[in-house]
Amino acid sequence: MTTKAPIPSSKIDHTASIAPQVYDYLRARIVDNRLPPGTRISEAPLASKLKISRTPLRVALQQLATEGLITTRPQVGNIVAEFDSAQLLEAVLIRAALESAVVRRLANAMIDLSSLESIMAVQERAAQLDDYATFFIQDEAFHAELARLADMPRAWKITHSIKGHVDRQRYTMMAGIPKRSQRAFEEHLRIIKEIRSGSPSGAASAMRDHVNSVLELDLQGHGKDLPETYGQNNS
Amino acid sequence: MTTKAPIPSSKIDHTASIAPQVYDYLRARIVDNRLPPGTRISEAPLASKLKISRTPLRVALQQLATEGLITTRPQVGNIVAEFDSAQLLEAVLIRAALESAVVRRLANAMIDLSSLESIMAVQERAAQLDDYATFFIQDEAFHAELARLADMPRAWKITHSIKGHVDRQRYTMMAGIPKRSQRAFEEHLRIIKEIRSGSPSGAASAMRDHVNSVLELDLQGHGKDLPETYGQNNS
DNA sequence: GTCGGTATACTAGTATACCAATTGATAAAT
DNA sequence: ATTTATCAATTGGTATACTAGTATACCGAC
Repeated sequence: MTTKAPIPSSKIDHTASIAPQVYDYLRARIVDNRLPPGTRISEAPLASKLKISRTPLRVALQQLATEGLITTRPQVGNIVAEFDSAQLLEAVLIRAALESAVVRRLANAMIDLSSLESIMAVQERAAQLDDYATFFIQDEAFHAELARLADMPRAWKITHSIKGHVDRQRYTMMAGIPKRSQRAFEEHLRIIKEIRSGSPSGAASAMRDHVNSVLELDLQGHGKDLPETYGQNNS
Repeated sequence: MTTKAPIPSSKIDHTASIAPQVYDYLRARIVDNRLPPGTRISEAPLASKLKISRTPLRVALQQLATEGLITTRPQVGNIVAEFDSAQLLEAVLIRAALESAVVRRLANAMIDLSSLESIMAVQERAAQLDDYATFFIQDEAFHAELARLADMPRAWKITHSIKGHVDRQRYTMMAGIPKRSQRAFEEHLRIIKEIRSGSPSGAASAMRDHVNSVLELDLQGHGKDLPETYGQNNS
């Protein structure tokens, strides 16, 4: 980082497609709790803040709504969804079901997993340093690559879309839990080992345990820092 | 049916929310092959045909695109997706994974299934008459009710959204296969039995077999009746 | 103090008109 | 026959306006 990062005049690249950028923008802020549950996201103020029109913003909001990260109430507003333990449990169940199917398929077909090695190398370093932020990104890459190898792109799309709830939970919990990434790294190793040994049920079981581990976290202490609102109050 | 059905002047009820109606309208026509693969769906002509604006129509199209029933190519058009055996296989795998998790949960918790009885009664009649159209609707109700009982609404939403591919396949295949609904009815009975006996793995297995049965159908003979286009050609 | 009505402001859904950028096909030129 | 120029069609996005629910604060009657 010798050169300064380009200063985004409005965070939105108007030469690329806008809606996906806005989706990423909002999803990141919901997941990391900068937009805590209950926050209202009004279209007109946010559109003018981002210097875009309501149209692409609405596309992003509809996506977030189908994923359950916000709820859109007509004539009322878009509200960031509350933490909901039932919803979280269902998300974990769904993720476990889908990703178990993915690794089951990989184990059955004895797919070559060598493309995972570079990801695992970075993970190992991040785990040793307890660098959870880096590990978080590589964890996403790990699971995406598994789905890609299994030739199940749709399963990954669904997993990603439902992961929002899990990630938000994890984000508020992860702070202060040491060795968390180390453990996740070992779980990844176990999943790979089971796949390589050609054991579908073993791989599925390893994946289930891995996905379920987020449920062990306490359901208290929701982060309450850095609230940020779009609407009549803030701008 | 003593009174004539109300003649819809434009098929769209302008007193209700428009986008979901258009979604249902298009989905039904894609699934039953009135809009066969490759058909172009242009926004402007269809909007004027339905006497609505592009705005809600685009919402419906985006939904169909995320479900993979159409592909939207910017500056080209919306095209009804081709049949794709790999995509169908993945859809079945995903459905099997999700619905297995649902019945597993029901069996574990020994949930009361009495609310299924009225659905099963109608199914039995439809199966005896080999009335596949009615059975099709009740099949949907059956699976939806299972998810509802398991308290997994999101799993059902995902299942429904991915079911489009499966349903389309089924629709083009079902004609000329007698006793098909009879067999599906018996599979439903087996699923219920396994759940009631408190066997999660048995219920999951029964559901997997049930969902997989669509793959037994031949992958030839795509229906070629009643094409219908929106765009420059038709109107 | 409580209940009921009212005025007001805010919001998403929809409609309409328009422009930009790009694609694909057609026509023209070589 | 092949390349090039032209043109129509299409989605993505902008801008604006209107509609009809909804929330909220206020006021008055009792």
